[in-house]
Amino acid sequence: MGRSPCCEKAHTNRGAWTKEEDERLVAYVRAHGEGCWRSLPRAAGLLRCGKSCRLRWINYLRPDLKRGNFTADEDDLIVKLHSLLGNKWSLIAARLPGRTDNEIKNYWNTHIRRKLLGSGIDPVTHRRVAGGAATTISFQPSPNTAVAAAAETAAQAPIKAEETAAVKAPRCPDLNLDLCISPPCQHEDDGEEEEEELDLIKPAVVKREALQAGHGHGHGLCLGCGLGGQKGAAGCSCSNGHHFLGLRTSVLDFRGLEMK
DNA sequence: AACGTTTCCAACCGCTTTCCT
DNA sequence: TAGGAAAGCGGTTGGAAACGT
Repeated sequence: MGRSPCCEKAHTNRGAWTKEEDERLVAYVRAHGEGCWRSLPRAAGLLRCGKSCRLRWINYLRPDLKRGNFTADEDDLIVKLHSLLGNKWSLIAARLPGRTDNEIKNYWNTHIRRKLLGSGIDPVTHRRVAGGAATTISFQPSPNTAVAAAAETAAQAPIKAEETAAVKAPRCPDLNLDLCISPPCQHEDDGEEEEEELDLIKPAVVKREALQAGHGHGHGLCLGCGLGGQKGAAGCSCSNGHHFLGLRTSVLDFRGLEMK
């Protein structure tokens, strides 16, 4: 069986894109919109695989991309979302306007992962590694930002048995990544909380129809609601100034939630 | 200045999911 | 409902740039 290749490799360019190729792709997408990636290269006069065109557009040429360094808030949000969603880069990217899954994935692998490891935290489980160096991780100190609020929330999280050795350490305003959120295999006695945590994650993968039917009304779904929160409750950004995962949602634009 | 090493990120690859007939 | 095509996703790689000796 097997599938036919997505493109005829013998007649396609590979490697870095030239300026001319970029211009052709941008011009074509501007004129015809995104989609039909398979037929796009031929239509646009590009000797590229459709996949390659799609990737180039999504990761580099899209006009709404926010390039440049990640902010401390973005760092923090990525860590928190990763602790909830794992390596679901596209879902994480959907919550960081202007950032692509590829960019976030790269950033995670080159910066955040290392920071976490250096702080004695397992970047996969977000738990302290046995004999880990530190109890908290600090991105840029930002006492006046939402990060501080998030850190405060996290610092007040219940302490688990295996952490008791580190309990004596002074509470630090830096972000404590040892979140209480964990995969659905935890203790029996916190069934209720577990349920809530699962509810946090579930809506992140709801179908497009459900999202559109939500109270976003075509203006993008509020992140708090998108992740299962009550409208108007903490975590819902339907009204200004609410928090999501301890971050002021007004800091971030969640239009990305409107997803494909 | 030259060379080796490390870091970073754009791009590729192959698998999975979704859509369509 | 099945099967094929297209799109999407996440892991991995290659090469350029930055850095150290």
